[in-house]
Amino acid sequence: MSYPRKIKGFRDIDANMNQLRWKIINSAAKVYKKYGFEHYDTPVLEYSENLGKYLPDSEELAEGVYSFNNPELEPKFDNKGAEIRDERNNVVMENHYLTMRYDLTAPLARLYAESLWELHKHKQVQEGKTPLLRRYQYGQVFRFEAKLDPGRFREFWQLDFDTVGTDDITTDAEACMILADALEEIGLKRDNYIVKVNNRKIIKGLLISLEITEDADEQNIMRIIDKADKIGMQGVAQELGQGRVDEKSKAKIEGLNIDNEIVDQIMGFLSDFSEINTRANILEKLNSKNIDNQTYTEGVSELTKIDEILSALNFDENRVIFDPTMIRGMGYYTGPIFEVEYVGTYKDSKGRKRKVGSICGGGRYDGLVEKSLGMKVPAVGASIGVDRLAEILTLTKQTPELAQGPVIIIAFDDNLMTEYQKIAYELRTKDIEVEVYYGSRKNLKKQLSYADKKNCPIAILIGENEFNNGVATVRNLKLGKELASQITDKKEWRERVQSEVKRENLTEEILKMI
RNA sequence: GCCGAGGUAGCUCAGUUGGUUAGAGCACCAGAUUGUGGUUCUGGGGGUCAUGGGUUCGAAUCUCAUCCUCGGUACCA
Repeated sequence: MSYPRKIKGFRDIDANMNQLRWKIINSAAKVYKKYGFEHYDTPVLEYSENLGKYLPDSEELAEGVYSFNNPELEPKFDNKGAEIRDERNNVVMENHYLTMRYDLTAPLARLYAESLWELHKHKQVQEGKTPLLRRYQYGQVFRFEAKLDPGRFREFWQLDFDTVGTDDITTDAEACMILADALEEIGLKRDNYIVKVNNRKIIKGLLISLEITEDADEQNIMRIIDKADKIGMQGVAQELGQGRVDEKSKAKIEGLNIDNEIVDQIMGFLSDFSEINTRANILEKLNSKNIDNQTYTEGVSELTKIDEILSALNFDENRVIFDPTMIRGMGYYTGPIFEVEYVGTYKDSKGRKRKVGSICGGGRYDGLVEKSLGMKVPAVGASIGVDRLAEILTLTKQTPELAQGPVIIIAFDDNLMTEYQKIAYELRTKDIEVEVYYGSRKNLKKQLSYADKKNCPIAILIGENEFNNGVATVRNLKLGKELASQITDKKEWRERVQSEVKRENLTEEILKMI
């Protein structure tokens, strides 16, 4: 015997949850296809080195992912793909590190790099002329997080679309449109979501103008700015400077100890955008800044282009806004970044009001494929967090109606099992979903409760009497449910929802009812 | 990781200043209904009070440790 239990952060999904999940996936996929994306899949497990530098033996970087040694011994390769040999010229074997995918973007980069590997080796593809790939993909991704926030799991689904092989900024604008369209197709109302757009080049350009050019500093500063909506502008200023003490938790948070003057400049820049503002106003403000390095200028002109396209297609401020304080966590983004926030709150199981936060994210990552291919390949994409969205739809009671169950054939009499099977098979050839009741408890009440729970539309009752008379009793469970609240007299109710039909007409009658 | 709050039936929880046999609602099972869903009514099963030690005549209740859960905070490629 063992104690049956699940790993923390992993879930079982029942029929209702699956119904909602696949509604989300099918709706979004429909939109992705409309824009010309094709459906790809990649394995759940990858060689760790292909997913980035997150190896289990480098403590810091292994955090947050599931990695382990491959039980299979395989040849060791150098980074050009050649087998490494020892002094006796034998191939060196090792157990490679494997990692469960933590998103769908890194595996895409691997897939794309792999497909170009040989061509690139023989110099048959040139930078700037790499093939175009537009794919969408959905599936589980895995992250190890010690403590889970509400609505977050260690295994969760993402629903990505990416365009690899072009640096045309139009695809970035398109990504925003796709996110908006997909969410509306899923059923979100227009004022329940907002796509937020920023460009990493703008903050980067600002930092360059302040003579902050170290990668680590830049990352740290961006990380703190990203927390603005959580800790407030004052909190950001404190964490950039001397640090702060969180009031609620009394936690001491160390600051970056940046000079006051520079902190003031950064805060001054950000606070200019703190008021909700139109895209045009934000662009105007960005242009008016006295910053003239190339990174900054590029960032602003890219945003300008995105605004042009969005505006021309009537994607207005009620769907897509610019937010110069939005950063996003993933380190591989190099240009425009997107995030979708669910607007509004919900009440959790204890009645507490909660904010939802972001439900989609994405951006341009022009350097990711290069890491494994050794050649620059521009790419942009975004992802819908399926489980988060499902959670929100459930909590705000926007779930689809319970799916209709199968027609149920009540098993009265074991001797009639062959007859039940014949009826079921006959109906199935007409594309009707049918189930013969197999439960061990055969009393009628039990069987009808079972049918009720599965939302069965019709029950077919054939006992010895019916069989001998060549008839079947058919009960309309769907109608019965509707009438249950109106009719109190059981006898009358039964007469309304139940009828006897001839055995040879049964299939025909069921087809009429369903 | 840090701070705080918790752990009592399958689920949600109540349980007085320590005092007989630890309760409720939901769910489950059965009957009222001699083969007929919902509602209603009646009855029934189900708990090593997270685990281990301590205090006490006596512990779900006080105490210590451990484990786990939740909230906040930090981290999040």
